[in-house]
Amino acid sequence: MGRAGLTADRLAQAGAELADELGFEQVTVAELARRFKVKPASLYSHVQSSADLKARVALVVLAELADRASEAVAGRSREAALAALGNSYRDYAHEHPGRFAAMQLRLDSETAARSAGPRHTRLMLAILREYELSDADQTHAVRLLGSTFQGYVSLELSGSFSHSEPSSNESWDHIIHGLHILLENWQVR
Amino acid sequence: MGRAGLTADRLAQAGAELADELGFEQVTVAELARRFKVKPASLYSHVQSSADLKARVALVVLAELADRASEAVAGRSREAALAALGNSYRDYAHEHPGRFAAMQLRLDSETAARSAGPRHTRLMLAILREYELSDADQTHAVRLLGSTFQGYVSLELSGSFSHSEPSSNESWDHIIHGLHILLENWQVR
DNA sequence: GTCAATTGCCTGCTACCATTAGGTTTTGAC
DNA sequence: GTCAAAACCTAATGGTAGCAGGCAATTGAC
Repeated sequence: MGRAGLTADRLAQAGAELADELGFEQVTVAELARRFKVKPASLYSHVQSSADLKARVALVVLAELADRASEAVAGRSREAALAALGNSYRDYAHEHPGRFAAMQLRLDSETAARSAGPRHTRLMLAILREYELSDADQTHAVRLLGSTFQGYVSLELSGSFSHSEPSSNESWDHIIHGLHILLENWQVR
Repeated sequence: MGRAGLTADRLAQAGAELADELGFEQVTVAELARRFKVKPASLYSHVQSSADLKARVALVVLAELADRASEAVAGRSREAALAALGNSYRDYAHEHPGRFAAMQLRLDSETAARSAGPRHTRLMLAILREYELSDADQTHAVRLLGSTFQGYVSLELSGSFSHSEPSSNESWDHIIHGLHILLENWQVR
């Protein structure tokens, strides 16, 4: 019988696609095994557990998004960079809601450290350097940006903004601009 | 045989407590049945499905939080009101992480409309009225505040802020103040 | 107080998922 | 070709969701 050619990476990759198709909750050992026309038990040579599988999907997604974000930000500065970063985050979530859900998974701290999370942070810091904040304020600002982006997109995807005017796109643009203004005046406070 | 006195409300209430004890993912028909010393099938006279049960827990939590928030905000204005609102949200999440997780559940739009969500919105609007924004800007601002609060708390609870200086409390205060400044200057842009 | 209707909960069943242990086949290195 | 490692399978356990149908306790009408 031919082999499916399973590896941890291919499983994580397929898990990410499965997440976008059926939702992240449906990323299950059994479903993934079906996709590879293989028995569930076979996956356990490559992946420790269902939790491990989901964590690997999250890592794939984080890395993917970090790639897109650095591309988007390259060559831009200040508000343009901020908008590019925010948009890359938001666009990715809209294109890949399942992957975005995977990103929300709580990783234990060592896994988180080995993830692309720190890359996201460094990218934000690079943008913030142009706003001339103190070191402490840079950290505050990273946390503000991260919170707002992640919160906005997750509320938007859950439909919170879809039943009222004006459009979510409009709010998003205003918010990005508002954050820019806030960063410009941060130290003056 | 004595009856357990099951009702949908008591199940939702118990589900909320269960969420804080074991995590929202552990809020399961089977576990809840164990708590009431009853067979799982018995719950289905009061609750349609496992998903229905979880949605009811989310509704309980949203209402609970709306109560706390309006109490906290009462009698305060502008930055003090903003801080009170944000803190009530954040404190609640810290005290009740399981309940907070329940709140993230995606409700279908009719359920969301019957939830306490609109009350949260009205409360924010009441605070924003003091900042003299246009109607459209009020909506943008509600979305900004909601996003930032929800994003900050959820990143904080997932541990994202616990491995770097300065402390998360400090960032939180700076961010609240920053949002206040931003609102004050919103129209001047 | 008696009886019928309703409600509350149970038994029993089906089906799916996660996981482990141990066996068999395939593949590649030599 | 041999052989060891890797890839995959069979089989079995135990947990969760959910449905159908039944008996018994409670309630309300009289």
